[in-house]
Amino acid sequence: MRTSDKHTKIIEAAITVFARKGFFSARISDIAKEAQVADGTIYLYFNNKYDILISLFEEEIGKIILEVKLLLEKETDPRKMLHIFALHHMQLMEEKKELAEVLQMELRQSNKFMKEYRNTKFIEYVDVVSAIIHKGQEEGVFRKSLLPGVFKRAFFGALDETSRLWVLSPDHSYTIDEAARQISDIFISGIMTDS
Amino acid sequence: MRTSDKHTKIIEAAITVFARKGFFSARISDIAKEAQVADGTIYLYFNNKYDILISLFEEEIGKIILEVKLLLEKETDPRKMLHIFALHHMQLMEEKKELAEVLQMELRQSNKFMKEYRNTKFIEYVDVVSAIIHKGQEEGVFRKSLLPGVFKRAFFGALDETSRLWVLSPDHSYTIDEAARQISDIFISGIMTDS
DNA sequence: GAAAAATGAATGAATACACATTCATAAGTC
DNA sequence: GACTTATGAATGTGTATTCATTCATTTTTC
Repeated sequence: MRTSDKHTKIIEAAITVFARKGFFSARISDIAKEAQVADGTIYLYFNNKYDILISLFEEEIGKIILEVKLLLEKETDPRKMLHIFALHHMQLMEEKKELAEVLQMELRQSNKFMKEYRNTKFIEYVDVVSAIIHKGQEEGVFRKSLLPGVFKRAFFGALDETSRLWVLSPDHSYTIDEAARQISDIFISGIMTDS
Repeated sequence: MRTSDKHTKIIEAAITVFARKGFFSARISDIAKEAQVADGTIYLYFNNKYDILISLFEEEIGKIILEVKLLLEKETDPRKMLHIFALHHMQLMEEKKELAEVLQMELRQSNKFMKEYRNTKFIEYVDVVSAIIHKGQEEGVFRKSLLPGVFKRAFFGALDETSRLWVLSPDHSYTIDEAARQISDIFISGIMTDS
């Protein structure tokens, strides 16, 4: 048993501090204070500052993938599956705003300062979308001309940017659920008036 | 006249260095070396490291807005306008990979470490999209139920994420123009098989 | 079961180093 | 030779990381 689970406590503190200040501006002493732990204690659980960030990515994205795959198991209609993915992603970003900020900001530029680190977990997550598209094409529900590699990025990008700004901005003229619905509708049916 | 335009030389060097290392890992001495200028010279043209980044944002996004607005002037069909925006954005990211990386990575988290800085130029850019949607709704071409505030973010996010990964990854099974076409098609017509 | 010994988790002050910024000096320009 | 522009070594600050020490808990001994 991890004694009183300091590992988790530090990860959670790091999420809060990285969200507030960004990885580089965050000080180890900030994280230590937030976790109610001495600076040195952090080095009993992590090798260095980067290691905290990587552990955070792996563990948290791992959880997200498990969750969404579980939800998708119950559904077979590719259209509904896309909506489930959208809704789950957006709700998650809303529920865990701090985690959302860290993933959206730091994850993307992590390859800049950590040369060796390949974020396979993140790729695995986005590939859930391309699997849905592939299934839809097999079943003749989605156009065969769609490039799943383009679609997964476009769909993920749309969700991520929308939730990112929703979390940032204070005025909410629409709910997260509405936004998720709009986005999956746009992607599934387009935006033209029915004719 | 800015003497031999060192200002521009430094901005261009900064784009290269920030793209390679990210803002925080980039050293002033790296930028100076890239610009073939002494470290101290940079402080004759900019107040500090942050100031280089802000100037870079303002000047480069300013140029992009002018360009795309000029292109859009010639077109009145909102569907075609969306495609023009998409294509221009993607082509730009391809032509100026380094600038693309800096804008995509650093712009988004700039509000973290520069508390006071509000990026109005960026908002202005994305609002070009919501203006197109609004026009399309007025003309009855786009559904009235669309929320322009959601759409602009989703559309921009889709373009940005797709071009981001296209620039990053070495294998290109599709061209930038194909990707732009796919994305505007998806948004305009959806992904369902024609029935 | 009380006292002694061993353990290792936790601490936080001290260290070491990287790097943004300054400024005395030099080079260029008219 | 006065003024502008450029240089790059020196300075100072901030903070990641280390490590000698503390102390609560567990194990051993009688």
